[in-house]
Amino acid sequence: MTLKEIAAMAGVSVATVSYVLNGSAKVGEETKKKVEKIIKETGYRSNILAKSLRQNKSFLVGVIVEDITVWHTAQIIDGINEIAEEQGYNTILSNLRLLSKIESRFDHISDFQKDIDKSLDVLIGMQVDGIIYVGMHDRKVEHVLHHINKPVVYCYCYSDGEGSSVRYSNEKTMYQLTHMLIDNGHKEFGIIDGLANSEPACLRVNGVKSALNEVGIEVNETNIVRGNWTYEGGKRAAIEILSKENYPTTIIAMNDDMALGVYDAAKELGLKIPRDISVTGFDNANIVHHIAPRITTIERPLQLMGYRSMELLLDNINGKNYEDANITLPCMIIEGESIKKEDTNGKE
Amino acid sequence: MTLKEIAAMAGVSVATVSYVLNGSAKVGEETKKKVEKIIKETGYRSNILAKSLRQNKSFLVGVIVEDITVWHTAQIIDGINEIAEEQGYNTILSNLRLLSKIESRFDHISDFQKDIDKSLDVLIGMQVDGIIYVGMHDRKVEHVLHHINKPVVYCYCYSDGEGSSVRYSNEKTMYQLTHMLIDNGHKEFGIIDGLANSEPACLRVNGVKSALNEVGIEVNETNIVRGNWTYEGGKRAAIEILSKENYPTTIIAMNDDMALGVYDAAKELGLKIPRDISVTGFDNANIVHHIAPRITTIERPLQLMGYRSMELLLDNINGKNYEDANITLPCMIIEGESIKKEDTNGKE
DNA sequence: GTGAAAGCGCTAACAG
DNA sequence: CTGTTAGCGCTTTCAC
Repeated sequence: MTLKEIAAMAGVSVATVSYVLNGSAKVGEETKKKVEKIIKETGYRSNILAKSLRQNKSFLVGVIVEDITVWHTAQIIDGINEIAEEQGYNTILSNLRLLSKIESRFDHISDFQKDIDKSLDVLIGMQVDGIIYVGMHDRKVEHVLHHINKPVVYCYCYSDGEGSSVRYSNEKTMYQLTHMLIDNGHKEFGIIDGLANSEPACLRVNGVKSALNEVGIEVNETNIVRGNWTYEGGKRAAIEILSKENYPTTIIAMNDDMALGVYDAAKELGLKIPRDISVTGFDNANIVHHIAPRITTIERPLQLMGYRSMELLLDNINGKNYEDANITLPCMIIEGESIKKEDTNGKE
Repeated sequence: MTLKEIAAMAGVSVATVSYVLNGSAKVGEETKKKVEKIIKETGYRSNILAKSLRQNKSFLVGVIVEDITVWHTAQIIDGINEIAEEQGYNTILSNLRLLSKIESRFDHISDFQKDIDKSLDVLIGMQVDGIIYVGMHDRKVEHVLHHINKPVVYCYCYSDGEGSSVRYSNEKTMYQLTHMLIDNGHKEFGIIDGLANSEPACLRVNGVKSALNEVGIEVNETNIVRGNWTYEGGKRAAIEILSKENYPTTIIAMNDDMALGVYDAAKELGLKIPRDISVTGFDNANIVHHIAPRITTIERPLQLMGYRSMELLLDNINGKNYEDANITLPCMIIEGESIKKEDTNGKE
């Protein structure tokens, strides 16, 4: 079913049908009725390909995600979809599937570049109005998007010098969390760090340290142990820290998985949370709501990050803003029952 | 950058450039080299919109998902993407975002139909070659896809009479799990059911019952309690079952959340898993790997469901198969340490 | 081997 | 108010 056929059925020209469809010119009430009736009856749907081709505007945004099975990716896409729907844009998704690919050929980054180039060929070929690149880790991705002169926004990652970025705040969040702990009378801290080369881990630890510095608390370096982001690593690190004679009474883990490791370490060592030891995590993983006592943790603004990314992109597309912006959104502290509160915080 | 411009730069006709690009006719070696050089230099990317319009074939598949934030949706999309990539197809994603919408206007199903119709207008308008509809619950969805005469596959749901479907097996899986329990000497069962009107819950319970029937075990109806899919519900149900004088020694929960409820109920009642009570779940939620003893549970073949859906769709698109198929894929039993094994299963 | 030209379905001057 | 027509970028017959 095409415009031409509709026009023939209605006994008018294709232009008139187009006018009715788009309200782009004054059409007589009667003609309009007639055309609309036929459109409804036939279930006609305009060919967006032809329309976009003609108008040189697709109302299409390309979303490249490094891996859709990573938890945060779906949340971010959802945020993108929310505003896309509001503004009449559609998204074409390109899933690089890096997670499963990395397993088999870890060191061939160049292979992934080929995948990205292929994605880009498709997206640009589809005449997308702009591109959002969603990372699977919060890190710098450089020079991956070649030969584009369309607006680009990086989400959950960033790229120096090219395009805008939307991220969440690691350092400030941990700074605030640490101050909250300090305000509750906590004085002796252990830190369970992420992987050595992880930028977010580094920032989070910096946030903790800078809060502690402000109040003159020094963390013994032997109480900062890497847990490598995993449950097992967290448990091992916690045992190392808690086995000492004068172990710290508060352990700040850089994610929830490691915090759960602390839980089990504490159990094995006969320490009760939060009575003997306070613990905090990061991520607000689903699991934390199912474990008693609930972990005090950090929620990243994932859905909002998607929303803001798309907002930024659309502003750029529509010429409202040509400047690259680097947005860092605040996280939320989710209070559980895993930290000792001031009124009960005397030495027992 | 267009074909025409490339042609001008190379001093050949647009037809020749097209031939080089698609290998659709014999082109002189020298001409080919020249054209290819210019294509590479300019970073030319063919306009897929124009190509699809001309060929009346988009190599585009529409994926409508009821909600992308539901855990299984991302896995299924990943499976779809895997085979799409293999076969040179692209996907355009339409996220209905039902989860957040249902909160605000639960009873207006008609509103959602409007959303679906809008999605459909876009997808069909984009000239997709076929459509995959991914449900957020495993249930019947009827007459939601209007005015399409393209292949359709329903995934994680089904629709009587229209289109193919790909699902996982509820009944047979629970039948097998139950037999595994029986083989290990288990004789007294309690069941924690899902929601009353849930088809999967019903099928799962049927699977359990039919296995038990085969060996002549009857389940006391008072030992079948609804947990409504939630942790809290599961805990409540477990307390109800385990508080009896002669409580059953094996509890089959219809999902992992409820199974975790059983864990906490058991702890409160002073029962040890698996010594005093055996527990099984369903879903293989991430959380089960972080809780000791690991729950014996069921993994749904989510990624594969996506893969097979797309495979079915592409077969249909390419004329290899016009029959609607209804595929049910087997699940996998993930053995943990939450059930007592035969050799230790005597009464103590 | 290569090119000229028609046409996919649509929009947007322009004419009437 | 409505119709005619050029043309978006590409593929594909048909000629040469």
